[in-house]
Amino acid sequence: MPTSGVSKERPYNSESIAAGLSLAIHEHRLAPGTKLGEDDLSDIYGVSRTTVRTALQSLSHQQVVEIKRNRGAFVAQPSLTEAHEVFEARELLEPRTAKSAARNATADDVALLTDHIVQEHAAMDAGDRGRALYLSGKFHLEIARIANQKTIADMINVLIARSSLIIALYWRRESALCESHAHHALIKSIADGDGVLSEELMQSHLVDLHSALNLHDLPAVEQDLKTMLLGPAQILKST
Amino acid sequence: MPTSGVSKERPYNSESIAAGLSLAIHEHRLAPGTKLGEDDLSDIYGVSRTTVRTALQSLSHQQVVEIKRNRGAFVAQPSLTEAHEVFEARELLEPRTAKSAARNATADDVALLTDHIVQEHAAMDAGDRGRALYLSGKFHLEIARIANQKTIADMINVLIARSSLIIALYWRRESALCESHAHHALIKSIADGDGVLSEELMQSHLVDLHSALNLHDLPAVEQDLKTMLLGPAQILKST
DNA sequence: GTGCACAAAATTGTATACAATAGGCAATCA
DNA sequence: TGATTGCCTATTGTATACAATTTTGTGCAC
Repeated sequence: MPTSGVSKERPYNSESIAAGLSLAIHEHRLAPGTKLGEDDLSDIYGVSRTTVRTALQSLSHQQVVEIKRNRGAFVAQPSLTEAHEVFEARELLEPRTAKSAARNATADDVALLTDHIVQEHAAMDAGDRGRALYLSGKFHLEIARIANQKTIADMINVLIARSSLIIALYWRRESALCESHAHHALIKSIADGDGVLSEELMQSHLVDLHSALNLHDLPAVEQDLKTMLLGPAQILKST
Repeated sequence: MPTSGVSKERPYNSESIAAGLSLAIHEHRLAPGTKLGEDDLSDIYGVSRTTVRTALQSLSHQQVVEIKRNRGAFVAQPSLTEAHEVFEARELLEPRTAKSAARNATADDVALLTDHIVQEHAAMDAGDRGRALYLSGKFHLEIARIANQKTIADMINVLIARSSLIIALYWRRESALCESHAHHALIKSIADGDGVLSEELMQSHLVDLHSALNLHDLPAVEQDLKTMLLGPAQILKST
């Protein structure tokens, strides 16, 4: 019998486990670098290791989990380089997608986007920063869905998940509320069907996010220990 | 004992199996829709179903294999919509990536690209159309690598794999040699470090490929049967 | 006291056995 | 004759058992 199942008789499968882990990572309940032991997870969810492994492999393909051979699975820790790459990729994909979205959006779509913002504010007011961040990501994903580009939406989904990890590691700004304004402006331009403006707003929003990261002065956590302790100058001698 | 192992005592793992299947799909040795039974594959490679499953799941995340619950794995059959989406995504990603590549490329990089073309021609001369197609895809991937954008390169890699399936299903043009010229021109612009030209050439190359597909007059195989038999007008009545 | 080597424990990788589910086929009834 | 329903078979989904590998702890030699 499971020692500590999350829910008594709920039939968890690999998909729901992957979704649960993914959500926890999005919401910053699981920090980058956290070990995700197969035995631990199979106890928690009350399923076999096989099922857990399937879920972990799925997440590793989205690069939110890193599987090290014979070492196990860990919540990914994107490097500085990867952080830049992720936002550069988003800057290639999302502005043009926002443009398409503005040209496709129905009244229902706009209502849905607005609802996202409302929920995000509610989460923020409730002090649930993690959930607010998750909803903020969903907002971006929703735009790709409105643009009717499933393939691009899938890619953006992965990039958003990785962005959440990047934010956990490298976020600098204290107030995350600055985003709200950008999202509001985006909704308006989409509601107006102004594709060109939507594209511009999304572009500058992403640049804004990108520049709100500590991507220059902070060597993060996982830089080589040698570098952290001795400094770059010493390294040159030792090699 | 394995009834028909590909190689006598070779230790296949899930990665090499996934790579082998992926290559076979790239090279059009496996047609879209082909059933990939777990038992068959475990016999062929001489490993257990567990290992095969891992490989198939990996490929399904790249959307080159479709796993239907309790039905099994099949080589994916991208729909017309997906086909458009894949090329639209490539048109977002690759031109700007080519621009970066042109600004990063070393002499070695250019040599590598040239070598790709040489190999591609060799495969074509040997009548190995599938391999030529595979190498042609690798050429695009190499450009993303030169641009030093691993994240984008991964996404392009997936899109190229799906493109191969799309070409298998919807290719119209007889001579695929037209591509060679485009690739040659691209190499030259990259060697010259002309980012703007590289971006333009890549863009028009992709538009060219996109328009070389039978994406309009052919309703493919899998449109809803009802639509095919009754026509859209009848549908409105019946709902 | 330090460094290395060996051994034990823990964790993942792989194989096999069992359970569940979808599709096909035949029998039955209208 | 046609459709519908129930069973059957084939195939996948899940759990468990075993093997391999890495890590960590201990002891011995220097």
